[in-house]
Amino acid sequence: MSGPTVRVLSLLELLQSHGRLSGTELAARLGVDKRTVRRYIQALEQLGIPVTTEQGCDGGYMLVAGFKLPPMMFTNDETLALSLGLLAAKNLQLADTQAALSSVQAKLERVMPAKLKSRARAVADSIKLMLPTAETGAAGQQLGPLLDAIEQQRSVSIFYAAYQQAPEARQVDPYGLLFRSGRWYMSGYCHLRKELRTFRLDRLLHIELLQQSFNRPTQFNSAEHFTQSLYGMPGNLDVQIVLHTDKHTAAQAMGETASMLKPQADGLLLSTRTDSCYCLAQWLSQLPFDFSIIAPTELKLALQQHAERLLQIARH
Amino acid sequence: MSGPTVRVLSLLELLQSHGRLSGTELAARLGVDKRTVRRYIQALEQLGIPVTTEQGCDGGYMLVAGFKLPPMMFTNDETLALSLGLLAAKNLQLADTQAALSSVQAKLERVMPAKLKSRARAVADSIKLMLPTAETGAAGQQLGPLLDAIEQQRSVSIFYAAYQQAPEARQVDPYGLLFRSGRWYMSGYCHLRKELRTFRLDRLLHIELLQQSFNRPTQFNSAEHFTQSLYGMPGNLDVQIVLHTDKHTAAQAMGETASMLKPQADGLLLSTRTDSCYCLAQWLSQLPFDFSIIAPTELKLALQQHAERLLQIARH
DNA sequence: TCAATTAGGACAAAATCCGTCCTAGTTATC
DNA sequence: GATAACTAGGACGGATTTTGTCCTAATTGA
Repeated sequence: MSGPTVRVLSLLELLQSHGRLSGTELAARLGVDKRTVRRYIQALEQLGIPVTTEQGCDGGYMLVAGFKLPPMMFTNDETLALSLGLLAAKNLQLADTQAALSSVQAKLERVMPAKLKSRARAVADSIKLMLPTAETGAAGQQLGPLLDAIEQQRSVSIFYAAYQQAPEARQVDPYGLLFRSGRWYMSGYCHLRKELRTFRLDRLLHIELLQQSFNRPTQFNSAEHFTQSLYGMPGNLDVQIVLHTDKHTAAQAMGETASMLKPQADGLLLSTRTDSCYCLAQWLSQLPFDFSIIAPTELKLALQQHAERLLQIARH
Repeated sequence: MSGPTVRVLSLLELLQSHGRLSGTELAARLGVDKRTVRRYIQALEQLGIPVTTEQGCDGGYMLVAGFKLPPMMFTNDETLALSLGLLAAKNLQLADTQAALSSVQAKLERVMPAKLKSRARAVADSIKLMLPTAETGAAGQQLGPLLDAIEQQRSVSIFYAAYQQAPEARQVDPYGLLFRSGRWYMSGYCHLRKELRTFRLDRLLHIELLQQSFNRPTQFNSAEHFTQSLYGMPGNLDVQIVLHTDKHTAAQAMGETASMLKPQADGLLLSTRTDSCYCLAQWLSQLPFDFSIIAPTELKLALQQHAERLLQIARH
């Protein structure tokens, strides 16, 4: 009758029966060190059991009084929306562990009335979403720490391996995260380059939270963030293309990136950067409208090659 | 989420939320070996927690009813997953009303401790998902009724306007719903055509739940559903293309539709239907691998035209 | 009989747990 | 203000536990 599991559960029982106990007291009762009590409390928190702590002279630990998920009444629409959201997250593989999603679903279903529960089940069982899936990899792991940094407005030190380059240490003030066609990006102020930059999370070898905090520009939100993200994408070649179409069509074809398009006399100017002209050419080739490549010449060549390849296939 | 202590209690929670689970299932969910699950079960029994086990072919573990853990909250990971899900739903415009999503979020935040609440906020504020958005329109409205029909296994009577054709009344047994590149589809058994068919929800003019019920084929799930959905897409022209690549690359480029690709000597055979060769040609032109068009000839022409247009642009 | 499940022994490698020693915050009281 | 009593949590190393793998046995339904 020993082992940490037993003692953690005992701690839970102690907190349940006595309303409130100090760390020293708990340590004595469990026969372990105070330090270990703190570790047990952490374990309970990790399990999702809400323990409140009071600091200071007369501090101590207690279970959140009478807390429970009230038989939450979701409406039909809300259940649908919620279930669709979870389904989407699962399909996109947004969270690093599918386990977390299943467990959220189970917990929510537990507090739903039977009627809604069956509806939630119906959504999960009969709806299929075809979405671009995230690449599996380490990127998801880093979401948590980065989110912490953003939340607390603290700088991070990262090791970043840019395209075909050796990893380099940088200090970055993380402003926001972006998910785009299967990949996660972080955008923020790069202390090395002294400007707003965007980093691919899967090229991020190491993250470390620094003590140093920063102030996020107040007007840094969605639109701005967004445009800058694409401008600031690591890439070697500056690209300029004029799209001969209207904003609406362009936005639809490109996935709502219309904010970075500058209207011109003969269309919309798209300025960006790229690493690979060939990839970009492939992407351009599926646009349902005309466009003109202003720069670079390499892109024209890449597009020409691609088109010639397509011609061969068509004539085969 | 690490350490045996936490995992043993997680097992407890799993048993509490799902009524009954097999050892294999538990092992998978906890990310440990089956043997270890047995050890955990033993640990729980030693703790005085009554776990009933059923041996034999369809055996499994259950928690004796009445055992209650203190109210659970979401863990950090779960909050992240949940928030990402809601964000994804919002971005995809999956639900017809954004109002439902906001209200779900508000309700959930209300029962979260401050720590988790701020994390949920951070997700909502600082993360941006770039996803293909659903076309706004009536399609979302019909999701609810159709889901009801699927849940209750009742046939529906629909008015469907196929591509460039007059609306026609059909009776359909709805099996499942599919969301793909911005559009909703319903697949099910069409009483008119006497086969599995897929319908675009935005071409659905009217839905009426019928009293008549049906039995969904038992093995109708994901994969099958899926393949059939694409085969059965309304379209006039049969298309056959051989993709010269491996399954993995194909799946990535096409968005996990690999299940409908048949391996052949020189690649993967893609059979489908289309209404518009030109659209298909545009889509084909961005594939990062070679392919051969077997049929129809119109598609070859369309691809040729498209390639010539691209050449002009490249030489400009 | 077969397939799928639970039950549990043995063992070596791997991971953990835990006390000890720190320093840093927080808060009520003197 | 200073102080005392508390929580918060990093680092470390040795003792301990845990865990995967490989076994064999029992149970049960088809």
